[in-house]
Amino acid sequence: MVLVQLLREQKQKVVEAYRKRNIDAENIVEQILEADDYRKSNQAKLDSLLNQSKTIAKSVGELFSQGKREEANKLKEKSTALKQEIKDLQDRAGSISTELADLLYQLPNVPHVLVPDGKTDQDNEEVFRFGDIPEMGKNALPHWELAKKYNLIDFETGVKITGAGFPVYTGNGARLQRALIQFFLDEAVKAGYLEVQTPFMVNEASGIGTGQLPDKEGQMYQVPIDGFYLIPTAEVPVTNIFRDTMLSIKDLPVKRTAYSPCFRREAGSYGKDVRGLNRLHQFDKVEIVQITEPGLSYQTLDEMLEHVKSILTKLELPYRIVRLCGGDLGFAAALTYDFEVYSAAQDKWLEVSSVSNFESYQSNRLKCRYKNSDGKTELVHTLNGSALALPRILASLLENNQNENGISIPEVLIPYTGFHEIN
RNA sequence: GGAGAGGUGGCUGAGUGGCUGAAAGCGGCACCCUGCUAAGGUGUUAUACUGGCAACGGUAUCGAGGGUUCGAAUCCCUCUCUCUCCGCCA
Repeated sequence: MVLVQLLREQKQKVVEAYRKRNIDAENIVEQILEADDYRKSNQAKLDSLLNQSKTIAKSVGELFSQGKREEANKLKEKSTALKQEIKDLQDRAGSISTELADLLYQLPNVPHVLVPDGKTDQDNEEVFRFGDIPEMGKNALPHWELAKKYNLIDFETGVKITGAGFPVYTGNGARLQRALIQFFLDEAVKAGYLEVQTPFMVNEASGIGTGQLPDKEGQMYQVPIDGFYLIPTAEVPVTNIFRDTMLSIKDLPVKRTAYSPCFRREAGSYGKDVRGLNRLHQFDKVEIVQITEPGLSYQTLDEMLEHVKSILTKLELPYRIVRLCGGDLGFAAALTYDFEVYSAAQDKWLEVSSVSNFESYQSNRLKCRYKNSDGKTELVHTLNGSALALPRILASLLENNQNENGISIPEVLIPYTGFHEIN
């Protein structure tokens, strides 16, 4: 969450920045500052009463040990009189801090200066493009038909087993998927990320730490009997490794990568955008996460972009990078770049990666800090990105590489698949 | 799932109602001393919120939450986690 201190010191600037998200934050910021002031003054009163009560209690003890029972009893009464007042102030302190937290949870991250104005993904700003858009003949098939033709994916059986959005990959389809995972992990490890395998279910505290909770529980599958949530991305367990930790400067940057299945309820989506692999309830992804000193996080963001670029280039897929506009920017992010690959038969761009800098928004919730070079405790910056999400990569691989004989596999994947063509 | 034991500062570990934010040891840091295999001495060493220019204060925190009491690490209740044994099991 946003630091109250920042709101206090740079209120106008922050409110101005929020306009990029098309929200007028003036009111809520004001409420937060008021609540925080109230919290402080309430706490000051409480502290002084507690101080009195403690002092009295101490004296009572001394009087008893000196055998002055009557005086002691008199003092006891005095302390008893304070009790109710203390309790009231404590109750109030509790409700104020809940109220303050509720307000802070409503406030998304402050957008970075580079974030363009805009409302929808139409307003995102293209900043880079690689590769030529392939010219496909009229006979080009969309990936769901290719998947059927070559027995790569069985959508119907997935529906039977679970429901729509849970495909069954078979034969070379399964093999190709596994090859991609392996390839992505190898690339990440080569780039200095430590591979980790984490739980695929998380508890509530972890959901809050990375910002999925308390607002967006509807987007996650839940296991109510145990109070767990299926992860929507490996970002959640991987980042939460560092919840409530104090890092040393020599630990930084922390670089982690993880493969995981991702589970998303994605309520309300429909139509041709969800056909085939375009939008699933369960899909695979390799995620990269970095934790850095605040001064270096944007440099790190660039490094992560370069990493994703190199993977897509090796896969020989045409792609572009867009900078998300304020309206499209995720709740916890300060700046996000999406990677979109071109899917030839569908004739559209598909998002395959989202790389974000969360600055201290997550670390503030996570209580992930480090001691800086002056020995002062400071919140770290967290970043993460997909490298990459599988299904749409698969979709565009199938579509872009189809020919009369079958589907050719990019050079770099052949050692992983063991075959160079699907037919 | 059943039974039992236990969660104290970076670590080990004392502490069963007040003088304990917490002994002692280890580790860390600072200074001092000493040229024989690096040891000794002294001091210091938690976090958060908060007041103050500062010096220096206040409050909270001994797994979490509630309760008893003038006063709780210490007593009571609930929850949670860890360990041991049994059961089950990839």
